[in-house]
Amino acid sequence: MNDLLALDNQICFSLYAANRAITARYRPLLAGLELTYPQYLVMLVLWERAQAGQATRVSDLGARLRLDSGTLTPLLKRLAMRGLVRRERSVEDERVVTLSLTRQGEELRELAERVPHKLLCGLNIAPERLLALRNELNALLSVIETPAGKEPSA
Amino acid sequence: MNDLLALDNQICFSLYAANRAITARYRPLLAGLELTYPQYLVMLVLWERAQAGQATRVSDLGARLRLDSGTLTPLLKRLAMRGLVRRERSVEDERVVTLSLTRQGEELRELAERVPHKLLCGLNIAPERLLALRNELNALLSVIETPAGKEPSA
DNA sequence: TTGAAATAAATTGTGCACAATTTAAATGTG
DNA sequence: CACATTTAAATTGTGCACAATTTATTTCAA
Repeated sequence: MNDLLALDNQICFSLYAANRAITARYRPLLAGLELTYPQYLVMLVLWERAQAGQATRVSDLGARLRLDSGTLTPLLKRLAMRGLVRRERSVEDERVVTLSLTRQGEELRELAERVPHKLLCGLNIAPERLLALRNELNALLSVIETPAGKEPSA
Repeated sequence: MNDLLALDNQICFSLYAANRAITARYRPLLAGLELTYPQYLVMLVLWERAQAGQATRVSDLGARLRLDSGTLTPLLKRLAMRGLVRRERSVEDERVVTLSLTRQGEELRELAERVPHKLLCGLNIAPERLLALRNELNALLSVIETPAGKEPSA
């Protein structure tokens, strides 16, 4: 029987295992920055937006990373406690919390710059292949996130 | 600058986001079985091995799913509490815990059989494309898990 | 055979994810 | 204005992941 239920036939398991394996590869590199992997992703967004001169609210982070305040609030508190990030209630709208980088948070970027290269070096896989995989994953992601019934805008 | 640090350029983020998005798609389907996604993966292995007449130890599960006892022990206790799984100390080697399915655990398989098909239907993506993606992910996984310096056996 | 080393699970502690609820502020409507 | 609705973040509670340690058992060697 062409067993749909077999572990090996489930795309889900490949994704699950590959994601954890990649994360495990990042871990020792990020240990040097004293960042967890999700913290690293948050910092990436903050660095990117700061460079573009954009202010960042908790909900902006959430939209970019697909995470809610239940995940982000405690994570951001930890980053703030470490002195990397400032969390301030917006003056125009008291519901909003605005995030900004401290000097220390900005400076950490320089260390972080070396992480992607180090990761690639340790991976022994053709970069084009990774790029292709990334594109496929992004395509899958956009299909998943498109509400059912929606055709791709022609 | 060809910014290696940009979120969009990080394979890691695509994997992270795609994995969570797929998991989120499984969640409502698995809710009918009252299983979480990792519990579902554990049951897949147990069903598979039971069918092959193989006994399963906690460490077998761990090797297959790349999870350690810190994750598996509490998860298995929950499955046992629900009456799906039996956990028994092996008689030959008291260090080992052997897992087996209860009648109820075996029966749950029938409900689970429908999950993969339902998932695919809701996904609106060509199955061949998913297959190709799965193969790429498995290749990536095996590269990551191959200790550095090892050439693929020629 | 006794004690050291190895092995299998369990335990402890931290940090995500995510559902569900709560709190507080802003917006919209009669 | 008053009050229902919406919105943004925080809070609460559950269940993974995973590092580090512990406990119990087995194996191996002197």
